Amino acid sequence: MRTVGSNRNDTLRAIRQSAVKLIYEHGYEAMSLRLLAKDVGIQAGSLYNYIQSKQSFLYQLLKEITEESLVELTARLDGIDDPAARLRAFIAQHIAFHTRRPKEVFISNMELRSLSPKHYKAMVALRDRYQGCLREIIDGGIASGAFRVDDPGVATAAIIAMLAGPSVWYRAKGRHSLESLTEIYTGMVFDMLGGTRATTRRRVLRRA
Amino acid sequence: MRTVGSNRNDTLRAIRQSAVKLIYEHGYEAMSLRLLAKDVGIQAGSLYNYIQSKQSFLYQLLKEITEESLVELTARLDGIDDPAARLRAFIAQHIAFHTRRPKEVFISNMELRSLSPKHYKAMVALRDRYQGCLREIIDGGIASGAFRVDDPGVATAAIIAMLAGPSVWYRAKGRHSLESLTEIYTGMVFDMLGGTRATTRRRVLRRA
DNA sequence: GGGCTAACAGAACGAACGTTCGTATGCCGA
DNA sequence: TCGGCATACGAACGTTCGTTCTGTTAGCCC
Repeated sequence: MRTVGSNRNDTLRAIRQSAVKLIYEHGYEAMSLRLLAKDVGIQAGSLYNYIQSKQSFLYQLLKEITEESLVELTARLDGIDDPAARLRAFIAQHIAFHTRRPKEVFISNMELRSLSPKHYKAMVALRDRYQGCLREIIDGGIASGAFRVDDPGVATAAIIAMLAGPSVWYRAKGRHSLESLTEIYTGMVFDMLGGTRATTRRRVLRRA
Repeated sequence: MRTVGSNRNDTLRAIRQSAVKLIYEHGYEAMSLRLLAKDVGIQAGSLYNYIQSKQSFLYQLLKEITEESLVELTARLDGIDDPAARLRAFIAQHIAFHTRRPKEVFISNMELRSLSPKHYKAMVALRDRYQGCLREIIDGGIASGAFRVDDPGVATAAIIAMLAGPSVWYRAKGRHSLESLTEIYTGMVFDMLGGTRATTRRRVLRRA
């Protein structure tokens, strides 16, 4: 039968939303389709009107999440040339996405292990494109003399890792607003990249 | 029955080792006891000579891992008073443990979700004790004028997060030795904490 | 308002799940 | 050499798994 008010787009969105929550809570392998269906409000068998298999569903989910973060990042960096300004934009975007979509970020990092080898490679390539944006910014800053680091690769990894932290513990009602948190992290990153913090607006303001 | 050469201590160690690997690969909920038993080389039912339940087994496993890291850290910091020296010791210890036991670290971070509320609280308390060590070092350095930060709490979280990175991608045969990697991270951390890098032995060597 | 299709219910499949239990065998002290 | 404890087997319990299939109803078009 067809239940009252049922609609393909709404159901699909509900499935994705519930899946993110349940994979976050139980892990992909341990998320049963019956639990997912119950959370959506349909029967388990009905999920197969929307997914081809549990396995391919995971890939589609992770792929869309990562692609969305990449699209947002690209849009935000567009038109900015100065390495320091690009870095500030990257930091703000990264923290914003990670605090806005913490569960999506979590499962994108954790459940790559559950993908087939082919899908795993595709996801790693996507992630590398994202991290490559930061790497290019750092390399650009080094070339222009704005940054100074021991090892650009390690610095890239370190910055990515530390900026991902707030996705775990940030709460909107917490001690810091998103803006002040971004400022604090921005200051630390610029310090890491060779003490160029003094040339930024922020340091000037603080010293005033 | 009793199989040839079977021994309680050896079997227990094998169970722990296999469990870490399988939880790392599949997640706790998705790791079946039959798969664990097969990896150890015994039957599923025989596991219950060593565990009380799958649930309590997870807690014991995570608890021992975290306690071990805490014991190692405490031993390494023992007798060191200077904040900068204590920080260097913390960084070296953290990176060393995280690269030596990457799977243990991974599951300790990821599978807290699968613990009962009581066990979850106990694990968070343990983790907070560990992170509290870094926090005290930073606070001590601020008090002595060695460090300068915008927010000690955020700085603590940022350092913990960025130092955990290598546990994911570090390979012993890779581009960096553990020592040089530790040096690079040490430099970045000291930069983050107010540009006191110039006062460290490392910076002096580099400038020479 | 009658037919068409999109959307879902619900039963069913064999396999696998955590856990219990009775039984059998290796090992060690006497 | 032999009794007893330590250690593991392997069958069994009821439940749940991913997936397929058939049937039935709601919403839309003419």
